[in-house]
Amino acid sequence: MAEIQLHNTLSGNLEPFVPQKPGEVRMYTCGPTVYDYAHIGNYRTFVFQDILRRFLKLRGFQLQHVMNLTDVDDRIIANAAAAGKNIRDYTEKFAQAFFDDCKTLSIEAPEHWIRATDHIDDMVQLIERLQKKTFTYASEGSIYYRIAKFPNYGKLSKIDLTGIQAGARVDNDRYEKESARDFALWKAPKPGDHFWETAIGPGRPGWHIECSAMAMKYLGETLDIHTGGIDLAFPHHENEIAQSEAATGKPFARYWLHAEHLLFEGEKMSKSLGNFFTLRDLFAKGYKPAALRFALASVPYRKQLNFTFDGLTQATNSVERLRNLADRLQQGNFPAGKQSGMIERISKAHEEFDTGLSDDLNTARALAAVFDLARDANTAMDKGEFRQGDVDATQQFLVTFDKVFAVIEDNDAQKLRALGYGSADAGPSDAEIEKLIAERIAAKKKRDFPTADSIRKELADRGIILEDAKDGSVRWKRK
RNA sequence: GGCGCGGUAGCCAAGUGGUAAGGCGAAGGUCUGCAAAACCUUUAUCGGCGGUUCGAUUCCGCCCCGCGCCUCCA
Repeated sequence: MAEIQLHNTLSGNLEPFVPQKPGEVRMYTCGPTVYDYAHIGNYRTFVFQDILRRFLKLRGFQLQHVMNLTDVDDRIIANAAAAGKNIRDYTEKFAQAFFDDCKTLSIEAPEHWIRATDHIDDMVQLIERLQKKTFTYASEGSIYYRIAKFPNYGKLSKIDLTGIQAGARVDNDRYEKESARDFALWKAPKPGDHFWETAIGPGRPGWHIECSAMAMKYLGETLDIHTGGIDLAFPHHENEIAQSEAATGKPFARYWLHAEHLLFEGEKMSKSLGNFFTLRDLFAKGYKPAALRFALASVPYRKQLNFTFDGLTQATNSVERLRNLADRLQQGNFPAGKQSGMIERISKAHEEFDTGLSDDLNTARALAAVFDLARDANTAMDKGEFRQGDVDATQQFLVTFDKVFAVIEDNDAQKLRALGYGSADAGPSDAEIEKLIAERIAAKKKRDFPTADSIRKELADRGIILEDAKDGSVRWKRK
């Protein structure tokens, strides 16, 4: 197996991945702020993280992966107040939608899915640690982090603080701060705001402190991997480093991995620009979960992904090709034994697949390995050189592939039904399909092709595709 | 302006100092009563200009273009 190399934002380079404890990976992921439905740009990052965790598991690592839900922030407080709800009730709906979406995209549940509001005490304790070390100062009931006291500030995002003047582009008029870049660890409540009564006073946590507190609580003071979208590198992750390392004196995370953005029509997809799609938007247009996952996963994570509907259609067809191969393996009758060339070919595919993913999760390379094998396997089948023993080996390879990519197994219809799509039109039952196929075979035997064709067309209109095999058998699939 | 990502066929996208993976699409074939699936063939000289080199898409320099971060943000 190839050595795993990951691009570390900290160094700006590809680095061999070696966890602190052999065989075990402690990983933290910044999850969504549950103030609204997440869009597919958000899921680009979550799919990347899923590919990463699945690949690490495939390579035998024991994972401790934590993902947080940010369920307290300015937007949530404002929206909840406007809706006349407490913040827990307000966020519950979007948290649930997020879980549903993850399931739909086959994003595995991390070992710990946690909420900020369940960890207020941990944050307070961390702030107290920082207070003792005088990394903080209070102002008008809020508590700020004093960046001037942390010389390494900027090491992740390579930001140069000299020249940043208070005022110009920095929103500093709401609170009194010593320096424009200082950020709030704890925010004093405004009238009517939701707040917590704590040892450090009434209020609510700043955004950054939650990740430091929760990551260290579950994973220890030094994580192996910390991931997120590229836009989080500054200021969020930079501030996490400042808080955590000031408190512990130890490196906070050893590998920082950032996913590039998904673009739509050449611009970053975002709520504020209004150019976003949710999963539900795409499903309503008839696109399938696996196709979206494929589209999001097929472009390596450090490359911006320009989302288009044409691209989604391409992904749909690519997935179809792999599923056709899987079906063909399952339904075919092959002579016993093995074809020596094929076995070698499959082991080469395994190797190339692993090499691709080991190269900083180069999914494009990994996919090429799969499609190469697909062609060779199909060719061998066409030539009659494929054996039953090859079926098993090929299937094993596809299973391995799907442990990471999770697109071959066809449970799209089921997933969509769970979300409330397509339940009205489940299509003809299996029994009905089999009956019509039998009628069509009978018609064909009588060389009554008009009847045979009309049955084919009737089924096609109802979303069922028939394929006649050379041996007279018929396979069908739902479109 | 600073920092970062990128500019490879109609579209998506790998990649290497020695004339460019893979997928989608398109065209033409094979197979087929038809169709589908599958297979075969065709479909690029790698943003521009210089330089280094026997040879550069790949190294160096300059330039052009797109996007992101520098403010909440996956």
